[in-house]
Amino acid sequence: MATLGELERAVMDLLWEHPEAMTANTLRDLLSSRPSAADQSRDTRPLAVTTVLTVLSRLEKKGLVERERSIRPHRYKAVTSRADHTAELMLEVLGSAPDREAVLARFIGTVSDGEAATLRKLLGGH
Amino acid sequence: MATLGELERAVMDLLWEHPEAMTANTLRDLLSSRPSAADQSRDTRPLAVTTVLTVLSRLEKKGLVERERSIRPHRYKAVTSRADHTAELMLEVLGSAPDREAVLARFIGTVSDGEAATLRKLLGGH
DNA sequence: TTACAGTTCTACGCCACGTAGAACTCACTC
DNA sequence: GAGTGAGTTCTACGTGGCGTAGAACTGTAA
Repeated sequence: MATLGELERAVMDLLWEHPEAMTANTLRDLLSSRPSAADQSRDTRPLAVTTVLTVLSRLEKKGLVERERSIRPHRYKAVTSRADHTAELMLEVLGSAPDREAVLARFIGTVSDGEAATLRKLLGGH
Repeated sequence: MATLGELERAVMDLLWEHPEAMTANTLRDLLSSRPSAADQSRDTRPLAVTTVLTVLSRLEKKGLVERERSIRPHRYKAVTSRADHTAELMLEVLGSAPDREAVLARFIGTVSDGEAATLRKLLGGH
């Protein structure tokens, strides 16, 4: 499926964290104050609206974003929740492994105690 | 870290499945019979050795492959096991999630019964 | 009917990756 | 010790994804 670029990722994060009333312009504003990963001497000029729109279109094409075209400032929203998306990515990575159980073993070895407890609960008894 | 291309992935798979005696040439031969993902009317000509070497160098730079330069046909081997590598990728995906437990919940919901049992065992009782 | 916010189209630069030729090097052979 | 050939390094080209945005178009509100 999809590996996202840095900006695409930032846009998705915003859509996930502020699911309401998202227009390209709002996103632009929010993004302009983003703590960029590589913000060494970062250009602080806000992104152009077209930039955000391009990214949104690409995300739409990838099936991650949906937009309402009926209203005029289009509304953009994420198709899936971040948790779902992340879980899907993890499954995608795992899926191609012929040695799934070995992978799971290593994976499990790294989660925190609290998370392990949660997992135990989720896996149910018996 | 690393998303691998199609050929890079194929090379890593070979190194993982045939850990012994790996030279660029051997890899080239093995790769030439690979069932390529997009093998619609695929070019069947074997890869050039230099192609494989380039890929190996890139994988070395990425830290996924190690080579012995002391012997003449250099020997190439994967630095980590595939299971370790896959688990690392999964952790990388999970790591950036602020809602780890929700992700884990969805993730757990999809593994097979057998794997769930394995996981339960791995998580240890109490 | 005009003016402006919002949208689409097009494009440029960069970098990763698949691909490989050209040139170089090292270990044998005579 | 010069030759030769397998193996290695250097360099590079084409493609495609992504960050970025101008130019041109459109729809709504005044």
